[in-house]
Amino acid sequence: MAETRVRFAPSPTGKVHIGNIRAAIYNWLFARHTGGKFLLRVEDTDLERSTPEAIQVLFDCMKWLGLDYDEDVFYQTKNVKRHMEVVEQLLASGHAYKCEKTSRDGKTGTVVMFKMPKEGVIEFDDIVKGHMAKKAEDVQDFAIVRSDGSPIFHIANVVDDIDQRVTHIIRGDDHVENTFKHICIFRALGAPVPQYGHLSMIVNAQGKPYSKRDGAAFVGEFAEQGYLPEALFNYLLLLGWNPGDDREVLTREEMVKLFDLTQVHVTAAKFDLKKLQWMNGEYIKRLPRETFKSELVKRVEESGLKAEGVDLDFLADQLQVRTKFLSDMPGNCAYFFTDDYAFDPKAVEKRLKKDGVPELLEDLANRFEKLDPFTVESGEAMVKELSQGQGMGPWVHPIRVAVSGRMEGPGLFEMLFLLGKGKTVARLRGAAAKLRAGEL
RNA sequence: GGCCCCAUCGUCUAUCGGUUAGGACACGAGCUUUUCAUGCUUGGUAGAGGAGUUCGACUCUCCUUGGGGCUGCCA
Repeated sequence: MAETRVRFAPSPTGKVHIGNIRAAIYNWLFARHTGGKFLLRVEDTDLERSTPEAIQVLFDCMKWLGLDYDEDVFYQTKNVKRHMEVVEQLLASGHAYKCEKTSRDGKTGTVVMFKMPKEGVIEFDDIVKGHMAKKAEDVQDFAIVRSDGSPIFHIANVVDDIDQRVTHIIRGDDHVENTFKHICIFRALGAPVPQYGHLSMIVNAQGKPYSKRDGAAFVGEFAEQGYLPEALFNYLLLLGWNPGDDREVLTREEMVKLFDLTQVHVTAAKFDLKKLQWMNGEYIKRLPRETFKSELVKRVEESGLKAEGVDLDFLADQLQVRTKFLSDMPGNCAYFFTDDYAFDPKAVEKRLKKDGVPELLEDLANRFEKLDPFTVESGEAMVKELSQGQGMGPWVHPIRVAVSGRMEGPGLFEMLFLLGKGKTVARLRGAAAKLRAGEL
């Protein structure tokens, strides 16, 4: 079998929709699985929207997701001459004709129409949807050149696919009806008809195409919200395909090895943000600690704080299992790097606004001050003794809020150890003072 | 309206004529525990409806219902 050649052919609009990028993912996987070529074609005929910036957004998305492509990028606008040559050819062979037409918006002019066969059945075997058939009489002739002389999608798309020697067209379900038309163009041109595979749409809870009204719908938004590209990639892949067993979190190598277009689902899939979030957590947990640590450092420093003064390796260990989004940092750990940390009002209300708490905190400050050595174990032993086996809650909760301002975080004694004796004692006293002064 | 396609837990799905219909997310309970997580154990929830074919249908066929796509001088 000849080398497979597939393409991702988006029109750059400045944003890349998740449904679109899923098509890119499936194309990429198909190419890598079959050892073929994955081509990128930029359908930039809409000059208004296809700005250099919009095209750059597209490149950035693909790079972010690790969708590397083969050969040079193919720009549709650079092939317009060819499109028009082919139109002349179709006109000459009688497969197309000129026609006066009035468009929806009331403009009248001469367009070139493609002449559909009037009888017979157009059929093809879709790799994902199976056998598809349609009576030729049910497909109308359609315009391929506008009255201003510019080629229309149908002809440009087919000619480009011929020129790029595309063997398999893997695209969205919304193109199914076009396929019956395009097949006729290929035939009229005497070109081999590629294999088709139409992917179902990603829909919202109501079953309608997933749009920005339903939440993040563009790749860039997921990146901004702290999703890992690997998690988005994996999740999108699972929306319509599975390896045939219970594995869900797959390495890129496994995906390439196992991906099978014929097993892709025909039905539309609802986008489930909760599962994506879970997937993201899975990928964060699997991150090498060094990688997680450098993300931690990067995000802390970007927030204007210095990532120093604590054992970063130990902190990274503590944080990694409880971080769902990298963007949760440094918000969830800033108190390690500044003494000017914020107090969560709800935490203060629940844990500190009680009689005797300032006294308790001061007493604890004194006890921690004398603690030597100051370790996770010694701190815990000390509080355990105070609690006399009745549960450490009454001590642990106020301490946590006093030194971090929050109700959640690493294990308390790990937290205190990371802060060190000096800060622990100072913060306990500081919180007590603020309470007495009514500042909290 | 016409044409095309689809239909298993709330969601993503396994099953490709014979299963106590399995897994994951979400949700509930429990264990661990100083919080939040993680981890482990555990619970409930599914074949749209109706005809066939068959010894036997979630699985094959047809109808109904429901959903989606297309029906542009957009792509």
